[in-house]
Amino acid sequence: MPAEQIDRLTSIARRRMVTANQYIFRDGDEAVSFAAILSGVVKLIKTTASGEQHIIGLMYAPEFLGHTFSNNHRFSAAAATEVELCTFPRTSFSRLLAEFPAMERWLFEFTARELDICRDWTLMLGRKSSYERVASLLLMIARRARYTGCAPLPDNYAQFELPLTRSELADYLGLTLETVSRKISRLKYKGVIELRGTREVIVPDIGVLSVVANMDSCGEGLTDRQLFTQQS
Amino acid sequence: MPAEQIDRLTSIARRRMVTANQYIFRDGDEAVSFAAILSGVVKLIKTTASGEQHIIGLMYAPEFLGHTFSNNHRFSAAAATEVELCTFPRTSFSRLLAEFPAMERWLFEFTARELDICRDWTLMLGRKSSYERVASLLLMIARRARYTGCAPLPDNYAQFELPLTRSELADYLGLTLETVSRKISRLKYKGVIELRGTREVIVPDIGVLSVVANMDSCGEGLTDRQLFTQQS
DNA sequence: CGGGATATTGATGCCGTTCAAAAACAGTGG
DNA sequence: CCACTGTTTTTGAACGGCATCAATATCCCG
Repeated sequence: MPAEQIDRLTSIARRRMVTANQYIFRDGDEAVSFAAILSGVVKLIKTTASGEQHIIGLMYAPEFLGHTFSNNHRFSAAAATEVELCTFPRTSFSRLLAEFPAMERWLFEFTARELDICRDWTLMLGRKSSYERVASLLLMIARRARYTGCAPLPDNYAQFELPLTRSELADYLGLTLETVSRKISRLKYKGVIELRGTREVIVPDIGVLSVVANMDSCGEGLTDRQLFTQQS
Repeated sequence: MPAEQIDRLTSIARRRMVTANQYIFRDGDEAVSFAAILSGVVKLIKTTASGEQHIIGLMYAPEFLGHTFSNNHRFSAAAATEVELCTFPRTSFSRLLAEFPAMERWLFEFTARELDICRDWTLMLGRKSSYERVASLLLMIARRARYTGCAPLPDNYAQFELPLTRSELADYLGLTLETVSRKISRLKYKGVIELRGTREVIVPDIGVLSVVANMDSCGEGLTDRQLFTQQS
């Protein structure tokens, strides 16, 4: 990015810290600013017609929050962990975009990628079993943690703190918290993951996790009843 | 849109007709062209790692097909009905975009809206019951049919031909074709929809359909067994 | 009318939910 | 450090919705 753009950006930027579980903006609010995530994890939350709230996405650094076009937010954003933001007043930011087409184009690409990710997720939610869904979500978090984590990690190994509670994981996946808990227990029993306490997750081999996430080999020849008298 | 842009666009445009069930492009193909849908309905189809194909979206006129950035398609597109396309060679089209920022911006907005729609759909698939899902899909198709249909329709009334088979509807919704069939039967029994033959759907009151689609009032006081000995 | 594809209907079983209880965890004050 | 309390997580048992397997019925088109 050319120096001039960076200068102009920093001239309108403001740093903002948000503590865990605090809202950044709410569904329906006027979109007064645009923000880049510098560190931490942000939950995207949608409020349905009937008033329930549901998690529809997670955003990590270095991604963006906010709509470029519509004047109101279409979902809420809340900090899942402590979050460090870099915010830009929306009007000034729009002006910059108009001035630097390359920047707008970059944002466009970012949005297009988001759309691809969302479509993949749709596919996932539609067809996968609960076991695969939990594995898929852990896989996604593990992969993103590898990028944002500072420690150089050996290949195929991941270790991270879950930014969500069981209840939130369940909500994201369209399951109940009990089911999520059972599937996590099963992943642990199978050796796919290890747990330190209840939030710290270790994935010894990401390849194994991704196999579990994609295919339907949950039972591996044995029915659940044969293993545990518990559902797969 | 200024006359110059339109001229330039038409100068590189080519008309293309596609018969029902014919592919327009395939997942992984090099993206050689960009297309506007002039009439008809297009299915977006994703191929999973395990090779199954699944419908992930429907596109109506006057929407767009094709990626502006990535060089390969991330999903397949096939005609659901007879489709009339207006195609543009991708390289010339990209050049035009660079030349007319307003056009690029318009496409950007379109993509952002697509993302919103996709997120709503994700929410839907995650939590709604089969009955609500079928109702939601019919509602979406009914609403879009109202726009594209030429006949001036009285408020709250819709009539349209389903562009998908039961099996395709089921695939889109992450259900089985049997379940979809049952739910459609139930919608008919409840008077929410009427059927002429098997594809032609009449929605006497779209408001009623949207109520069914959003809330969980499927039983309306009676369990299914009490009604039919059939599932909700 | 006939035959293949598509759609409806039926019966049964499994997966995820629901309701319920116990266990692990985190925070607080003694 | 430990007892105490509220919250989060795990585990258990039973129920219900959707899938699966199977049989009919209907549509479409020559």
